[in-house]
Amino acid sequence: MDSTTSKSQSQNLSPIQQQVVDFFVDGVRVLGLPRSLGEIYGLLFISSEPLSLDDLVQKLGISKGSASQGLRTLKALGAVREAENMNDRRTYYEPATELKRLVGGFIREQIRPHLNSGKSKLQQLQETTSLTTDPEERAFLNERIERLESWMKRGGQVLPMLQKILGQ
Amino acid sequence: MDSTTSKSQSQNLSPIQQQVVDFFVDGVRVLGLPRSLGEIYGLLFISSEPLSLDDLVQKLGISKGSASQGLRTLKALGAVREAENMNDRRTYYEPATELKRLVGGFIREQIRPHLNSGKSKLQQLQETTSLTTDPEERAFLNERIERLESWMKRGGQVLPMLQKILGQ
DNA sequence: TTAATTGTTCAAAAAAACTTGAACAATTTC
DNA sequence: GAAATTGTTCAAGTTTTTTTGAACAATTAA
Repeated sequence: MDSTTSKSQSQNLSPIQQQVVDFFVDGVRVLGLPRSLGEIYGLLFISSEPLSLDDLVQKLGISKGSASQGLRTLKALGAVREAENMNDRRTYYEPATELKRLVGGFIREQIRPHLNSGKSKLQQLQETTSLTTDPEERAFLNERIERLESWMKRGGQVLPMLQKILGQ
Repeated sequence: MDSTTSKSQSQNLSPIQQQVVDFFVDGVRVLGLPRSLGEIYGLLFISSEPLSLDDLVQKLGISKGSASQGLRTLKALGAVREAENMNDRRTYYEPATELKRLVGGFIREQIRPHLNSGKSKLQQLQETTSLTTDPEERAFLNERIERLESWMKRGGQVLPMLQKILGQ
């Protein structure tokens, strides 16, 4: 929950590139993703040509490992795709820039799994609660658990709406 | 980005309490908040009577410092309030359980500030971009920055909608 | 087929985030 | 007003998360 962290930057970025990278580093932080994802996506976002893994390593001054893992996660999120028609042995990457797609990927990869595991934990909870003997206590517990269920249900309803709203 | 973390638990909670606490520990993790917040809120949520700081320390087996700071943050988020009519020197806390309120607090405390700082960073970016001499390059940069602006604008529009949708 | 290049993996190192606990301030009780 | 209680603060300690980098696998070039 610290918020005043800052890290010295590589000298290989233009002021604009640096600003955009910082912008995204901040952005991914809010989403609970590692800074390297923000750096990578940010640089791709502000580059007019696709970049290779080595480009990212060089310009951002991050390790090959970070770049490789970061790209993998970004691909999984649908935030980055491989560019076509690069007649070069290596793979080049370009950013997905449609908000809908980005939000969709985030929801799919980061939110949905937790919603689902939450729902199954609630079932567990139901069962445990039913073992409570004291009626007053059980009534209270049931009320609260019902509330949790309603939260989860709402969540499940709101996410698709969100995607719809953000789709153009 | 690990997800299989688990921590041994205090022996002072009933199975139900423990399950609910775990549920919220997981929940706050998704939101990027510290586990202690989940523990505290979770226990309050499943307690039919308000609890004092010392209650939390005892039952959760966390330090006074954690409990104090955790309660402060939860209050700022509007997730917890002080209970009235406790004729006792110490303060007792109870959870806010209206989804609308919880989401509203989270948006206000955790999202809005970033949206705002993002907007001012974008202005900075505008200025830096205007210094670019190459017209092609500048056109590209402007296009991307406009996209960022549209994202931020959408964000600003969606948040109130979200709150509205979740309000009952 | 050997050498060079590209990219992945994962244990160890580093950095970031969180928690602790002891000192302290503020309030209440006796 | 002295002692006890309640709660806060923050430096130091701990835990968790992220990054690094060297070993390796896979592919292509020579």
